Amino acid sequence: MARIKDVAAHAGVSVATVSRVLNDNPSVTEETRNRVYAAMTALNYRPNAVARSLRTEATRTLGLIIGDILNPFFTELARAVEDEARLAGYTVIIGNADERADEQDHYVRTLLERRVDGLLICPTAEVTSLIEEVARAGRPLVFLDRTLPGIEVPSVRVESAAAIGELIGHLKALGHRRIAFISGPATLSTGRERTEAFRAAMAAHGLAVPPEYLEAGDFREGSGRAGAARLLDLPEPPEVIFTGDNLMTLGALGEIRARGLRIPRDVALASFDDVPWFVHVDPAITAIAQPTAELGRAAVRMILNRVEGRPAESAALPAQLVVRTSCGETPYGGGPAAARGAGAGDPGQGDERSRS
Amino acid sequence: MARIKDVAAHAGVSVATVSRVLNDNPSVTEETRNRVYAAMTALNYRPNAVARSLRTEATRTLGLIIGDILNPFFTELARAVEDEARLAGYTVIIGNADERADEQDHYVRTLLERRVDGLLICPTAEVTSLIEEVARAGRPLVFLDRTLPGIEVPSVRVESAAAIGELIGHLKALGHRRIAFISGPATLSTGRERTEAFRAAMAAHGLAVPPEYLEAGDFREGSGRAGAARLLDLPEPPEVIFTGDNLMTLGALGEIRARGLRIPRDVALASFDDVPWFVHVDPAITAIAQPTAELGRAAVRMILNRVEGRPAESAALPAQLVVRTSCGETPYGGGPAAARGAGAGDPGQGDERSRS
DNA sequence: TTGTAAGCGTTATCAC
DNA sequence: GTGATAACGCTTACAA
Repeated sequence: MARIKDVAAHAGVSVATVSRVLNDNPSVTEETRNRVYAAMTALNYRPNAVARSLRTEATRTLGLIIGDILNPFFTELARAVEDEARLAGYTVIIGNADERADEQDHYVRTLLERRVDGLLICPTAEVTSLIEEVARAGRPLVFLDRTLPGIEVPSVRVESAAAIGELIGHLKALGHRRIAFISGPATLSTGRERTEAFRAAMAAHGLAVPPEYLEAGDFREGSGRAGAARLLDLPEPPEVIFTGDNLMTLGALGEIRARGLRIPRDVALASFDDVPWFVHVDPAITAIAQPTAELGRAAVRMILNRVEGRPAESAALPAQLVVRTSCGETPYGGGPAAARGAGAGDPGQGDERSRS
Repeated sequence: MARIKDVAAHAGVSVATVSRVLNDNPSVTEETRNRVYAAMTALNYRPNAVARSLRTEATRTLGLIIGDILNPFFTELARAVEDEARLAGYTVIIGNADERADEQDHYVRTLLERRVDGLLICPTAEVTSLIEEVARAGRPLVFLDRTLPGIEVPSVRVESAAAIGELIGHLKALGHRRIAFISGPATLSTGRERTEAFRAAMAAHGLAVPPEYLEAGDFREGSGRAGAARLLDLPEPPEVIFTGDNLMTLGALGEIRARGLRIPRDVALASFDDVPWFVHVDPAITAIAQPTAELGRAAVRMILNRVEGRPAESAALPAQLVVRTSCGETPYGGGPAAARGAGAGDPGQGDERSRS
């Protein structure tokens, strides 16, 4: 592999000059510049970013640690982060924590050793001593989607309460009263927030939440399935199951289908977190969409501010209710008090939110 | 940030000794080793992987360039690659080519500059000069999922012909004769292979393929939708639409739903490439599942062989037909002669393939 | 068992 | 406008 020294020799200049050409230093004659370029192509020269980073103390690399790479929410988030970082000339290394604190710490360690310029973390439940240390050391760090109590780090998160309130109002207007929630883990800030918002919205609408209508899930398919099973086995099962994320929705859907129940006639379903295929289940699933891509982009802008020494301010982006047909919104769906004006939209399909 | 020199000073030893401790060199006394460890924790020392890589000429990093990060097939692939690489102590940098040759080349360049130890590429259509150069230079490189004609590089791919043959047999046994295919791009090896296998299987079963039953798609949702639209507009539309990948299935499904058609009564649907939510559409979609995770793991083993100087042999892993209900497999599905018996299983759900 | 010192491929300072 | 050269933080002969 050709080195800068080879290029210099081939072009009949010093390594310093080649370096200047590489870094677009204006104080190089057009003529020598061209000679150097010629030498580079002749030798198939690729600058060694490792050596450069050692010298400049910058890697132009960002580390991103996500909760679960098989969750489409995080995939979309990663894509947005990657796109925005690329625009700014940065590469992203993605670490999949698989919702485990030890895996998360493993990635924090490798990313730190690799000297990434900034760290974007969707933190798992625990406040590990490593995370504390990193935050205390003041290294460029931004929390994404989730936050950690007692740790002072700028963050970008989703403001979910308003949309959840809207959903409960929507359900109540449809005639539903018995609404159950399969929550995310209380150890995660997002889990806590959604549960709190659900409770508050129910109270605000004068609806009761018996304890057995609050199922504790863990943001994974299995818990959605198990939670739905327990709810459906109740002497008085809920009219609506509201799930706390898209994977638990997948699980709940599986359980409902396995029992041969019909949505929304036998039980209605609503989901926090929207994914593209929700439109294609029959009936299409009413969901709360998160501003996922914007979340990722905002986080990159924030971490780059930190990296480049500018201040960074935490932000919360609003989620949005997307009404479809899984809660008895249309007469065809077979909801409890369904009555619907004519010519109102395309029932089978729901909307098509654009997902860039 | 503490350097090895600081640790050495703090422990009262030379940097060489600290380095030996870092690299588990056995020729260090238990006693000094402990002193060094103590110094490391006291100083919160993190070895600088950049400096280490410069010296050792190895980064313990693999580059993976995928076709489209929003396609669940590639996500699952990436996850498997990451898991297997991690087991071997490697980090993976994922580049999303977005099915564009220039993006792909961009990532090849950055990954080369970052001196990754090996490169895993799902190549886009074009044989770019950069890819040719890399292959010619003999750098550790493995093609994943797709191959490039005329380029001698070890590869791991899916053997799809057998499963496609099986699907056509299955459809014929169900009484279908007019079967259309929405293909992937002929510029991609996977696109060509699936189309070829489809043609061969149809011929083998004595079924005709009129040219208008072969829609040219591009492995993205839009082309699936457009292709389905053209097929359904035909004077004699097909009985079955077979789509060449999961995103085109999403598109076709959207078009079918938008027209208010019922599956499989009005038109049957089968998909090459299976994703978890296919089980939850009603009816569940009959699909050909790819050994995605194994594909990723095999590719990592292969590239590590190349990296460590061992020979690597190309491999092809078989895809597998997963029969569900979108092709009229059950009378309940609303096939031509729909009539439903009591208590017969769980039609809405189809099977649940385990996806590790 | 431990230390000294050269060198990895850059960038940047200082001369010229 | 260009060149010599020290330095970045490590690893690894080679010496002691």
